[in-house]
Amino acid sequence: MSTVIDDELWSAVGDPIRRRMLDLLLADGRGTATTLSEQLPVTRQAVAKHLGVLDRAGLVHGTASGRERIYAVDEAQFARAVAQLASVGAAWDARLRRIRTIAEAIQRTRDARPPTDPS
Amino acid sequence: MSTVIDDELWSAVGDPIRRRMLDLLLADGRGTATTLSEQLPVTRQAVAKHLGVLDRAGLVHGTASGRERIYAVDEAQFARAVAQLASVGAAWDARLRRIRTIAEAIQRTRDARPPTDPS
DNA sequence: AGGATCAGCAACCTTTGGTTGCACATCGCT
DNA sequence: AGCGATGTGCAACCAAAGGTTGCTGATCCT
Repeated sequence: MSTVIDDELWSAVGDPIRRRMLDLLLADGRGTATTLSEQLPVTRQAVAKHLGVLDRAGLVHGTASGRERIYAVDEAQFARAVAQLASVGAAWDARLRRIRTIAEAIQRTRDARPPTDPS
Repeated sequence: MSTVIDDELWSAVGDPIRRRMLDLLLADGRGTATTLSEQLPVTRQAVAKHLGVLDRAGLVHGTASGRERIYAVDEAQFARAVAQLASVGAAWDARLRRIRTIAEAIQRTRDARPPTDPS
């Protein structure tokens, strides 16, 4: 159920700095490596590398404008990404629920049949 | 909204091998480093390290049994984790929806007021 | 007892996230 | 036009994480 494409997405979103970057870009609409780094605990260059990762994952898109490069969230791609993450979460949730159902069934069986006490 | 605890969770779940390990453990109920490595493209030692990460994150729990160490998903913790992931996803989703609403409002404004054509 | 199997180090390599330092382009102001 | 200020990109370097091989030690099984 998990594809190779998912891997790039999860690893992009798995980094705490990159998650905060996405939050900032969503809140402000856009940002540059410099403006983002001012609101983050890492240097401008680190942010630039992260922007590269997010760009390659398709989550953001950068546009050159004069001497600065402005990044913004690619809404369509990001929406697709959120949906994929949600679907994995839903799959796990379903799996958990199934396990619990089985556990309850076993419990009921155990209740119906008294324990084999070695007497 | 994102806490330090979340960071450990996301990075634990951000690794593709660790996600597949969780899938396998959920499917089979339990597993050892050896049995898991047989179903994964990495060595037993790599799997052991990943199990350590998942253990420290509280997602799985290992029990010594004879010469083998059996791991299983900690259902309660894992359920909590899935819920946290879902809540972040929901927050992003809400943010996206709000942005789209604003975009539509601007679009309506633009429709109502004809473009300022430089004639 | 003794071979087979499983886990746990330890050393080493590569990739990734992070830093500093520097060179280059663009903006803005006199 | 000239020049400092600002923003970017590239390279070298460092530390941590993911991965490997090799070995040792414990347990199982016949």
